[in-house]
This record gives sequence, C-alpha cells and structure tokens, in this order.
Amino acid sequence: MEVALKEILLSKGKVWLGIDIDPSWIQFQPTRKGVRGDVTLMVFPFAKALQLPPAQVAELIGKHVKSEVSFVTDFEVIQGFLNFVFSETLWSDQLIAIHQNDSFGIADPDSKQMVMVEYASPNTNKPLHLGHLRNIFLGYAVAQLKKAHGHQVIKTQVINDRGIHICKSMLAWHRFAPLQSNGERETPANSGLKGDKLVGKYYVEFEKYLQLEVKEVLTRWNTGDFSNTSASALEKFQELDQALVGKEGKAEAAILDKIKELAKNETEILRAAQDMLVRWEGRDPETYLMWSAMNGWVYEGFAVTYQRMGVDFDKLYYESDTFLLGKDQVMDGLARGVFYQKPDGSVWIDLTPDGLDEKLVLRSDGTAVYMTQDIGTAIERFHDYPSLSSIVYTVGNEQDYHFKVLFLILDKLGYSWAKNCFHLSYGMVDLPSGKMKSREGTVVDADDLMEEVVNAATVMTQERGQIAELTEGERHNLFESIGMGGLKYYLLKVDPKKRMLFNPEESIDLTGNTGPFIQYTHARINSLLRKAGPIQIDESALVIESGEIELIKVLAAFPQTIAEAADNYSPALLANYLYELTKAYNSFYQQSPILNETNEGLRAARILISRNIAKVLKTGLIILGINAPERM
RNA sequence: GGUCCGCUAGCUCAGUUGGAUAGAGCAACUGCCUUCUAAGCAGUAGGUCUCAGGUUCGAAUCCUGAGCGGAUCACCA
Repeated sequence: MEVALKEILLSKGKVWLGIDIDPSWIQFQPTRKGVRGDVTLMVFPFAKALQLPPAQVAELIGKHVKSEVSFVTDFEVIQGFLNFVFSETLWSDQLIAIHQNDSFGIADPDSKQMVMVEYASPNTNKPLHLGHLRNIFLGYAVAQLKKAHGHQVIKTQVINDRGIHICKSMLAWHRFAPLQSNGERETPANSGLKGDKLVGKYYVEFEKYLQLEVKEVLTRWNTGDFSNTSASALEKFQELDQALVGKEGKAEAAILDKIKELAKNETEILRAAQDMLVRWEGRDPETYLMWSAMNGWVYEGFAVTYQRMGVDFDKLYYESDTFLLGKDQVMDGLARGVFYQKPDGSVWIDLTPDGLDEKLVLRSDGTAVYMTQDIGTAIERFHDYPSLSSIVYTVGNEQDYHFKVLFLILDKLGYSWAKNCFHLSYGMVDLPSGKMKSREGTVVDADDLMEEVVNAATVMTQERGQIAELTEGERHNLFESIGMGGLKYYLLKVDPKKRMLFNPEESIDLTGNTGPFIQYTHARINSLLRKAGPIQIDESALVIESGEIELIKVLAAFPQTIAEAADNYSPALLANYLYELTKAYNSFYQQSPILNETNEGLRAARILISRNIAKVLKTGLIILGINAPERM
C-alpha cells in the first residue's frame, strides 16, 4: 500500500502542490497506537520545501489522496502527521491472501545465493557449556533464517581437535586414570561416563596437577633454587623480579601473573604435554591411537548433546585436517608481496596502513598458527562449494580483531568473496555471580542445564498442562519441547552482539516474555481450532472490525520481519516479533469471543485470524529451532 | 596506552531509513476463571534514555568530548 501511495504522490504531487516531489520526502511509518489511521505520512519535508505550515500541507495532500486513491477512505491531520485510514476490504483481502499462502513469510527456496554458516567450534578436551549454547542456538537460528529468506545454506562447524589442550587431557588420562582389573583404563564403555565428560575430567586433573607443580617451582625460585630451570626463564624471572620492586595493586598482580606463566613452562608436566604434541605431529603411532580414541569418545558425547539441542551440521571441518592448508596460501602471498619474511623465517603481514598491527601468519619454524589455518580453511570452503557466496562465522566477540584481520588478509590475497564474509560476533554470557570461569568451577555445563530446564518444565506441565489425552511418549516430547523452547528463547531473545546475563531462575520461567508463553498461545489456538472443526469460510462475507485490523496488521509484518532478521543476522528480531504477535492475540482473545461469537461473518473472520496467527507462530518458532506443540 | 563494543524503570531487556505521550517482562500492589486452555488478561506504581556540548522543524537514535564497564592488541587457539 505504501508503495502505491508513493507512486501516486510522485506522479501527481506536482499537480497537487505545484513543485517537483523529491522521493526522499516521502517517509511513511505505521500510525501510532491510540491514533486513528493505518499509515502516517511525514509532511515536514513537504512543508519545508513549500514554506507552508505542516498542517496546511497535510490537509492539501490528504484531500487529494482521499479523492483519488480507492483504498484510502479517510485521513486525519495531527500536527505534522498525515494519517491515512484504509478501507476494511483492504484488510480482509490481506487476511485472505495470508490464509491462502501456506508458506507465508517464507521466500522461494534457493532464490538467493548460497551461504555457509559456521557455528559451534568446540575444543575436544572439554564438554560444552552455556557459552556454546548461545553460540549454537544463535548460529542454527541464523542458518534457518537465511534459509527462510531464500538462501541455500550449508551448516558447518570447525572442530578444534588438535593442539596442546587435547594433549593435556591425553597425558592426564594416561598418567592418572586408574588401571582396572582387566588391564584397561577408564573409558566411557567401562565407566558409563559420557565421553566428553570423561575427557574433560582428565583435563581438569591436568590443570590441578599443573597448579601444584607451578607452586613448587615458585617456591624453589623464591628460595633461590634454579635447578631444572632453563637459562632464558631464569633471565626473564630476574627481570620480572626486579620490576616488582615498588609495585602495588594491579601492577603487582600483573607481574606476578607473568611470573606464574613463566613457571608454568618450567613444569615437568607441561613439558611432557608439549613433547606429546610433537610426537602427535610426527604421527607417533601410540600417541595417534590414543588421540583418535579419546576424540572419538568426545564426538560420541557431543552427538548426544547436539541431538538434545536439536541442531545438526551439513559438513564438518577438523582442524587436524585443515591446520596445514593455509601454508601454501601464505607462501603464495609471500611470493606476490602481500606478506613479508623476517630474518628468523617467520612470515608477517603489515596492516599498519589499514590502522591495524603487524600480524604473524606463519611461525619461524614453519608451523601454522590460528590465522594460517583460517586463511586455508576459508579458501578450501570456496573450493568445496563453488557457488558459495559468503561465510558467516558465529564466534564470540573476543575475536573481533581476529576476524577483522582475517577478512582483510583474504581481501589482500585477491579473493573477491572476502567482503561478503561476516563475523557474527556475539557477547559473552554472564552469570549473576559474574563471569564464567573454568578455573573457579563456575562454568554451567550444557547437559546439566538442559536437564534442569526440562525437569522444571516437566513439573510445571504436569501441574497445569492439558495432557490427559497424551501418551507417555508424547508427554516426554512435550516436556522436552517446553523446557528446551524456554532455554532457546531465553538465549535468542537478546540482541546477539550484546553481552547478556543468564539468570537460572528466569531461564526456567514459563510466564511473561518466554518461549513457553508463545508455545502456550499456539497450543491454545489449536485447541480452539479443534473445537471449531472443519469450517467453510465464505470469504466475501467476512466482517472485520478495528480489533481484527490490528491483528491483521501485525500478521502482515511477518515477511518483512523475516527479511530484516535474516539481513541483520538477528534471531532476536524474530523472537521479539513473535512475542508482540502473541501479546496482541492474547489481549484480543481475552476480550472477544471467537467460537461463541454470534455474528457469522465476524466469527469466521476471527477463526481465520486465529488460524493464521497459529501458522505464523509455528513457522517463526521452528525457524528459531523451537518446537510448537499442538497442545500443552 | 592504541583499537573495538556496551550504558534505557529496582532487575533483565525491546526500541534498525531521526518522528507524535520512550515500551515489555520480572519483582510490588489491585482486579478477572459457571463462556472458546488463567503458562492468560486488565489496571496501579516505577524514567534527567550515564553526563556535557553540537547538528535540526524534531535526538534514546546522528556528530564531538568526558565518565563507567567489558573485550582485544601472543611464534595460544
């Protein structure tokens, strides 16, 4: 409608007002709540150009539009705002159009370019935690949004399966896991422990032991015993020890931290882990076997977690496969002068002209760093999918700088797709007690949390739910859908780029702005529709009043919301829209009879609206990765 | 210190081409189940949109500066 009005203003404006109309003057917005009208035209730009009072200009435009545009039945002028009132048939036509479109809001599949969405880049030494949940739900929802918006989507993850962290778990398991009577060490099979939990347990063991050893080293150093200490460490220690003199508070703590770091590298157990990494890179059979076995346990554990989360991937990338990929690209870039080499052999890129720093892209010993690997992986992906147009990286905002540099390097290497790549940067999840810290044991485990929210949903649903007709299995699914729905919505409703607070009590709440609130409304509408039975709707006899129009307006905004949420990589926009729609419907539902309405045309219109609101709620929830139960 | 991000009600958050009286939820208080699912609805109370300037018909929104909080600036990933 706005498009039509704009065209008329552009074509007739000169005749009506006597001057050429600049398209930028034409600014529409939905008419404010509580004011009569459907769409508002800003008249200030016109008034300014005409040198006339806004009210007078508004009156002039309004009169012409009313007489020449069929669907505008009236207009009203308030201050500098010109509010148009649309005809009722316009709204009933709109409702019918929505009703007839089963995939309302969803763009034609594959009508847009192919995008790859990367989310969940777990390390294989620890179980998943709350931070991963935000990452994964967010990435999955963005993938779904892109799909709904017409893109072909490849969901992927990079698994950080190599490096010192996994060697730590391996070493600790090898040293500390008790030998059982049959000669085996602890495994998921013989202990019943989930694979990722088992490996994580030994990672913690490693860290504990490391801390003990660090303490010993520090004690030795403080008493002047430097046996077993490398010459370079001794030198640095003396330097730092000198620097301590006269320092207090923060400055002192910073130096003490550095000394601690130094001591870490002088511990036997860390050196053993480093040796193990070297052996792994040398494909030492025993090490490699242990590595693949323990990673296998972790993958089995992750699979269970992912399944409960309801997410999946189309393609997996393993760092152990990709960590060397970037080296050729770096050597190639070096030859072309994009990079430069220092005397020690390390390769760098100078980004100071772009306002950034110099960045290492290859170590002096020729091994790959994080950046090398990411360069290689990105290029590999465009080889794997020749029609790919961009990659979305769902990674925490602590890596903003890394991705800025990565995209810049890819651009300098001459890849035109680099400018299409996007870092979906999300904020950290804080707890009421502050930041999650693994060292302090304040990390919220993903499996534990999911169990908790589903338990809470189970209790509440058994108490209040309409579940008498459901089988045992259906109930189980329902509890799962409500608990997980609440958790997902809780994490998705907040603007992704913002840091957010995770309040455990609120996360299991089922009232207010929550997932279950929306699910409940959807289920209630379905109950209503079941009672209504099959109905014949006489489209020409629909009766639409102001309350109905309000709901149709919100419904009609759905496609636009999908588009915006997809373009902005923000499931939060969709989540908030669904909440608005739910609130609007509930308010209507409480004050207007639907099945009990005696006016046939009105009853039909209300049923039609209810049905289509349920349809939109379900479509939207599924995009967010949330189930929409038929009854609850 | 350089760079980037954030700051809106007691708490958690919406507020995206600058637009009318800044909105929700939670917590507090008051009502509404003998009509379609009360996980709901209606209402009361709660605001110097961190601060100071600027741009203009109009600023929570754009610009500049300051304050507070966070991230980042590794031959870690």
